[in-house]
Amino acid sequence: MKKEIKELEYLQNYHASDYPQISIATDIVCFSVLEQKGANYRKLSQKKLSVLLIKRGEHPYKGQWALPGGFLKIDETLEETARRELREETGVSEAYMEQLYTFSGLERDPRTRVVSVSYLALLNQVPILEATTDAVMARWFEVTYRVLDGDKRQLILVGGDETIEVDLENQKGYSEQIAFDHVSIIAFALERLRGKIEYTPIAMHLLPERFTLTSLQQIYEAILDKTLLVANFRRKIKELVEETDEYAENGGHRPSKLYKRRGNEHE
Amino acid sequence: MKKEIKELEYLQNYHASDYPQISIATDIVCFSVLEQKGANYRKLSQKKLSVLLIKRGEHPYKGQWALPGGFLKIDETLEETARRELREETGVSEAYMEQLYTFSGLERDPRTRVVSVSYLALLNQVPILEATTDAVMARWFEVTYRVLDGDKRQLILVGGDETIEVDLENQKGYSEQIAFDHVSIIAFALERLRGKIEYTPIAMHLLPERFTLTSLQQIYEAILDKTLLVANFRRKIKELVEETDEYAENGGHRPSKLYKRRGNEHE
DNA sequence: AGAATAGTGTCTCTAAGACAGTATATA
DNA sequence: TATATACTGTCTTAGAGACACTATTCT
Repeated sequence: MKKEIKELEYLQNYHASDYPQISIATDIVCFSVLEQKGANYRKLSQKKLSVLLIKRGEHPYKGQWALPGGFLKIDETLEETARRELREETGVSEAYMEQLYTFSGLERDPRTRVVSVSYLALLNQVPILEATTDAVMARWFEVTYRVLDGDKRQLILVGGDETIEVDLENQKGYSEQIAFDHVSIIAFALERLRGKIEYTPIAMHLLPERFTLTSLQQIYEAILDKTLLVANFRRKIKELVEETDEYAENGGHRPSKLYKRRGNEHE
Repeated sequence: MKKEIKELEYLQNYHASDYPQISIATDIVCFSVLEQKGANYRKLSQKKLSVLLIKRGEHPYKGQWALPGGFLKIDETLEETARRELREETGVSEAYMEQLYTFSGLERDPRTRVVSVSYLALLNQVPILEATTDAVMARWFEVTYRVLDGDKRQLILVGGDETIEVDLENQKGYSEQIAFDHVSIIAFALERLRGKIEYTPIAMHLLPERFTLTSLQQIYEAILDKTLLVANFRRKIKELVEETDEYAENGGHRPSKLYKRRGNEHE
């Protein structure tokens, strides 16, 4: 007669450490929009999509730029880990966040086996990167991502005095200046963002609550890396936004109406 | 003078077990298409989207139905784990596979903290589920998934003599017959499949290399849970397929031309 | 008036939906 | 000839692209 093991008894006999150790980390691709002032005060500022990178102070890849991130703790969900790491390393505490993809290549991390769950984070304002708790160096890099003919993909990052240019071939991107497989992760995030911008209001997470349609269009143009026709753009996003009775006080020309995201009264 | 630690030295001093233990598993949502013979031999067979479930022989959730899956081994990528588990538990060795989402809720698994990376698998034929190596019980369940007005979502699984009906509310689905959070994962997979079918050739992974346009349409109808107009369907998928000079030998009516997927010569 | 941005009207082109119709096998 | 499926032509509708045009503010 076979003895039936009760569930409680089973659980007491189960030891997680019977399985070999693999670590889980999150990496956060945090985007925001940096403004480039116009030539004179009557010109509008240009917007550049930018990604937040951290200069690694420790091995491995010491001295190279990496995505903010860190290891999953036993009492956190992955999204909680991502939010905590972003806050600890950059001081950023409010962000739209969505999971991207889980990378599990055997040679991702020279320390040990690390599976990384990547997250996309979008900020509606650019935070000041001065007093971060870990005293690590964080910097915004303007991103240019182009898919050339064939399936050649090119990623260019410009921040401070540094310009980092990487060609991604066959899903792999390697750069001496970027740590781990983070080039691939940044490219993955950009492709997700480009895809979702076409059929969701995701881009509005990069703007404050009230915004002009021109600034929204500039965000789309920065993400898609192409110019759009004003009339067509407005027709397309009409359903996603709601007019307010406020106006932006621009200088030297007709002021523009402020809009808000439609249907976020309950948020 | 600060002492610089060399990378090699650092790696030798690094011990993964300093971090608390969290396990990583994969869960595979494996779809195929089951045929329902027509009323007589001149009638076409109907197709039903079906998902593969395993009856759990061990705690936790002993006796309930669960997705095939298992723990990541130290020398495997996640996709390798998914393929191995699917093979071990069901004998299925060839399948299209793509990563879905990583679930990390704290209470997912009563044993210990388990983060699960879910995969979508599509089979181009229905395998016989007899001689699986683990002698576990596997069964195909016909899937019906409906998004009702509001955001109510309903999942119905029919397999053998069992009918399992679950209402998914607020992203959570609970059923006494389905283990873990696997109802949510199945729903997630169905939504991904419905989304991707509109703009990718993903549905062709559910058919053999040569197929009729009618059978392809039946697959679309099974996945989308609605009927499509023949002429419009053919216009839409025209670019995705390529005519061959072969014909299907149907019975009792005009035979249909066989098609193949366009541009998979190099696969 | 000139500069600069804000905002609209409408023609065209293309993809999707609806539906009627024709074609070709076998019983 | 009847049944069953295979396949096509075309009218209509909805959305996207191109582009010309008007409106408003400040210097």
